[in-house]
Amino acid sequence: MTRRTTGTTTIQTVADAAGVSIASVSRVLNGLTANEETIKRVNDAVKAVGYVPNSAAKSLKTNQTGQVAFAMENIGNAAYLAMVQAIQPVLRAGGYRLLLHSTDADVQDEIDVLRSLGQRYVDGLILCPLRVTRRHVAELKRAQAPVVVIGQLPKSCPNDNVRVASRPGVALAIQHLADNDRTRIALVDGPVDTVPGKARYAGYQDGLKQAGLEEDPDLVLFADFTVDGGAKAARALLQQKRPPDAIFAANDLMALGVLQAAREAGLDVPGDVAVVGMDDTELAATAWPPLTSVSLGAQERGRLAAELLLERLSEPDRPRQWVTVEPRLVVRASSGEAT
Amino acid sequence: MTRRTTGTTTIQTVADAAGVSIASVSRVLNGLTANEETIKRVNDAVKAVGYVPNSAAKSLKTNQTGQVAFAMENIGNAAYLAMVQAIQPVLRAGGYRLLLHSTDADVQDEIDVLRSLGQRYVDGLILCPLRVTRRHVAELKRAQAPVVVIGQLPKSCPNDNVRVASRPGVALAIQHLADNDRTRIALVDGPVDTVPGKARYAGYQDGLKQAGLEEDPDLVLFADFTVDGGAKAARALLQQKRPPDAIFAANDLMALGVLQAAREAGLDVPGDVAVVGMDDTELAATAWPPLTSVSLGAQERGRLAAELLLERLSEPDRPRQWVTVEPRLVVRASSGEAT
DNA sequence: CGGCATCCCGTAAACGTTTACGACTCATGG
DNA sequence: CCATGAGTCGTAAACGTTTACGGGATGCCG
Repeated sequence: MTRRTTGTTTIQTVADAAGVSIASVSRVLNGLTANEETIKRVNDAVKAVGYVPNSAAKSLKTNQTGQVAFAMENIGNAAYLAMVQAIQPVLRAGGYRLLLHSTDADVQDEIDVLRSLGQRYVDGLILCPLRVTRRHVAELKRAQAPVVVIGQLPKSCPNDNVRVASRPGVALAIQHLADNDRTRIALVDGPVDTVPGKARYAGYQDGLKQAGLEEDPDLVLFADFTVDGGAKAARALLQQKRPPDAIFAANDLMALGVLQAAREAGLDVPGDVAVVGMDDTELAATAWPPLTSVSLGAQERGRLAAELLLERLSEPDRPRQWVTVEPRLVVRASSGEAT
Repeated sequence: MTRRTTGTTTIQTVADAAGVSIASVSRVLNGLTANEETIKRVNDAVKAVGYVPNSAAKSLKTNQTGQVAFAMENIGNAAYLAMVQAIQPVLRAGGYRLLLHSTDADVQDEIDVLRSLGQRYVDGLILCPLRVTRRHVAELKRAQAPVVVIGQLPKSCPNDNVRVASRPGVALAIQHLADNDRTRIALVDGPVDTVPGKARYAGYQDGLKQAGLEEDPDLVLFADFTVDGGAKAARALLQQKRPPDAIFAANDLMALGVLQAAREAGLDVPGDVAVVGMDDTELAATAWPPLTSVSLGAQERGRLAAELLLERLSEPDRPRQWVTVEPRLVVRASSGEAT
């Protein structure tokens, strides 16, 4: 005896309309073995009653959601945005939907996301943490779903990982400035207690050393990763008695702030002071003068992370993958010749 | 007799550990009536076994997913990005997760998203369509979940709606240019077969009329909403025998392209030609010269749409809401005095 | 004609929750 | 002492799928 059909159209509705059992409907829908005749009747019935499978029920049985989450600090940041843009098409091609988590750089929030994987509302997670604490590591180890981490990661973490060598990337920029005869090269860095902030400072020191330049503590300032942060820092730098002839900003946003401060001070870029940014976002190309910037391959990292995740999902026991993306210096007008 | 506990920790695991029935566990977890003693034992058990409720099972019973989707053309567009940034915190505060759909301006994709609401993987949808076809209307009417539409919508659609009067917004800009003694004001519009494209053209005509200027067909070009599109169109405009002394671009991206073309042609902005953009994105403020732009309140629209959706979700039968956001002219240097 | 393999299909159980219903305890009041 | 009601709790059904299992046709071969 067939179950009574309720208000919502379920697989049972289809079964009744096609005159077959719900098992047959399910089989046809999932492309399993079935008679030509039944296939046709089921497909017709599906159309006729306008059936759409309920994803919650499907998830409950199959333990798969067809969803993947991406957690980052703030999607307003162009670097993360580039990642999202790269991640989306890969996931979609793999039949997954994309969920977004903005953590606002709140460590607790990142941890919560990791914890909530136990709810099984996603099949996997791409996580892009600003800093990796001991709690991160602990949660990563016991995560209930595959997690791909974008960024530096301790070797003890069992997760797939995509990283970029930002430190040599900074050095690349410093070297480039030195090659153009800049000798007082300043650094406008982000917060020093973040992983990127630390790496950039180290790269700055590397670059100076390679170029045979001395580090001048007056030329290193820390701000936050915003236009205003960059502008404030640059104003301070440019007012010094011995101002820099080049400024490397840890971020395109900050570099824009630097450009702004230079204009205010009546300085020509690159004539009086060269400026180089980092991330090579859309902003760099459209700035004036067009901004030389170190590309950290955000798009590429996003794409790779998504691909790694999909591969892991289809093959859970494969060995852990680590991928490194190479930084690339994109030279534009802002780092041209001095006058 | 209690059911055998399987590998995964379910509500049954908790029940066994606490020595109560699964019904009691569920009641405690959902804050329903229960004895102090039981509450404590359940909570302890939850901690002890590390229980996290399975969201698929919950969804299946309650018919709620705790998820909301936002579908737009392409998150790379700063206007949509601003919406996402505004939507996210509202949803999160309401306890919802955010799902992202990039439709790439593919009408079929938008329709598919609407259709897929039948799968019930989200409780509601915020849709930001580029154009609204007859099929859109049809699907909107039979949508299986509440949909809030951002953008122009026929009155026949039963959906909540947030719109912006972009047409008077454009007129505002034209008026502003005319007030500054510009007489040959060009329009670089987006595709004319899109809703925004049409509205901007109409607003352009309105503005000219208000200012007592004649429309010159040579001064109206259509391109796509990109930097390159704007640059190409501007090059064509500036090479004419009677070039414009002002250019309104339908979009900040296109306006950046216009700025670029003006620089290539050795023209001063705003001395030789004034430029005004639209959307007032981050790009406008950081451009050089800083770009005058018409704000269409993307953030505000996003926030309002999210709020409308949450209200609709908690009160499904409330009357349909229509909200209009007022455009605002943000004057910066690019539309200053002519020389 | 019997035995056996093959092909389809239907029955029913299971996934992990929520919740209606009824049962039980205990206190209260007539 | 019984009836009533309030406060808790457990049993079991239900949500809409997928899938293991077995049974009924059918065809083929010995």
